[in-house]
This record gives sequence, C-alpha cells and structure tokens, in this order.
Amino acid sequence: MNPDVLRGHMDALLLSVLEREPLHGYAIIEALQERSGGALNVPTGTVYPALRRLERIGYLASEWATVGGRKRRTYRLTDAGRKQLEGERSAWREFTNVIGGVLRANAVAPG
Amino acid sequence: MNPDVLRGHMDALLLSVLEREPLHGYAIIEALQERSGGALNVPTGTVYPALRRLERIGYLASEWATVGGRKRRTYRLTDAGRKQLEGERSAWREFTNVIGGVLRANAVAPG
DNA sequence: GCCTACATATAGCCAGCCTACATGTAGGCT
DNA sequence: AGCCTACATGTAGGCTGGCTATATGTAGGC
Repeated sequence: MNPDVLRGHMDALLLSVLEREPLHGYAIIEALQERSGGALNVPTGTVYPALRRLERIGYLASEWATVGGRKRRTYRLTDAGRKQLEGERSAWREFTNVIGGVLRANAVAPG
Repeated sequence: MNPDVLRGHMDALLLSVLEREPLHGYAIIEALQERSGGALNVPTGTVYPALRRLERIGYLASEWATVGGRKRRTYRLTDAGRKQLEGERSAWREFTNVIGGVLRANAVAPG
C-alpha cells in the first residue's frame, strides 16, 4: 500500500483500533495488521509520534505499565477522542463517496 | 475537504476525468467540481503541475489550441494512461476496503 | 554470545498538495 | 477609458505528516 494514501487517515485508524479496548503502541501496530488482513504495515516511526500527537490534542490518554519486565505505554480513548472518531468516520464516508463518485463517473455525459 | 486526504489520489482523479474526452486544465477543474457535487475545489497550483507530471510520465499527451482568442492546452489519455487508470481504480478499491474495514471493525473481538 | 521478538522514541528526509503570485485575453458595466 | 469578472496557464516556495534510519533496552531461545 502506497504510504501517501494513508495521509489524513492515520488518526482515524488509530482511534478506531483503540475504540474497543486500550492498547499499547506495539499492540496497535499488530492490531492494524490483523484487522487489515496484513495490508497495513505501519512503521513504528509513524505510530509512536502520531499517538503522542493525539494525546497532546486530547483524544488519547496514556499510562505506563510493566508487563513481563517490559515497559508499555497503554493508550485509551478519551471522551473527546470517542467523539472525534465519529467525526473521522463520517469524514471517511464523505471522502469515499466524493472520490469514488468521480472515479466511477466515466459513463456518457449526463443530459 | 481536508487537502491531505487527496494525497495519492490526484492522479486517479485527473486520469478519470479525462477518460471520457480530452479536456484542458481549466475545464478539468470545473469537471472535478461538477462530478463531485461541488466538494472538490482543486486549485490551479495543484492541477497544472500534476498534469505536466502525468504528461512527463507518459500517461497524458497535450496539444495547444486557440478558442475564442484564448490559448488552451488540451490533455488526452495515452494508452499507458488508460492502463494506469485501471490500476488506479483497483488500487482505490483495495484502499477503501482496507481502511474501511479497519474503521468498521469495531465489533467484539472475533473468535 | 548471538539472534529474534518485544517495546518505545526521535531526528531528519521527502513527496506532493497548497498558497501566493505573475501573466494575459475577452467581455460587460459605468 | 477604467474597472471588474471569468477564462486560462504557469511557477516558486511553503508546509505537513508519514517514512527511514537509528538508538536504547528487556526477555528468551539456541
């Protein structure tokens, strides 16, 4: 998958994957891979900065935890994040409708 | 529409709008607006460089014409462009399936 | 001791869409 | 004449955000 097309959709992906349950960065990457059937291999250099940005904005909150001797920063959706996710979903629908509509509009000129 | 999300889809949009008939830059912008129901207002600074890039790659070819005293550069799809458009369409389908799938996968964890 | 998986983090690169500006014609209104 | 809007093309430079490359450290298998 060409990385360019992820532009502007990372936030939606991250918020969406955290909707069900809180996860730490590494697990988020794995979750994205699983849910996309292996199509999404988002590098750590994309995910970690994005998570921090989303926390700074207020859509996510995090706590440190130590599991099996390893430190994890576990992220969860805030109320604002949950609301934002709704917005991201409707923006996604509009986006696909608009672009998809143009791509499909290859029939004979109307009227 | 957040400009970021157009990233990586401009080529598909331009090729698609030229599939039916050759058009000049200004008309392409209008066609995108019409076909998107007004949602797509792509600025000239995006379209003209993109058209030149697509011509350089070989997906488009152009000729100058004078209509009503105004000069137009009319672009048309090449065979390579037509082939590329097919690729862009299937890439679009895959893209929407992958992202859309993740955004919708908010149910309880499977099995 | 070495390698892989797990886990987080940052500096700097780069593609490509956008803003702002430059240039010019045609035609309407005053 | 002067001004404005629509038509029409083009470029320089900026910005943004995802990616590459790298650094750091633990746990466990071979």
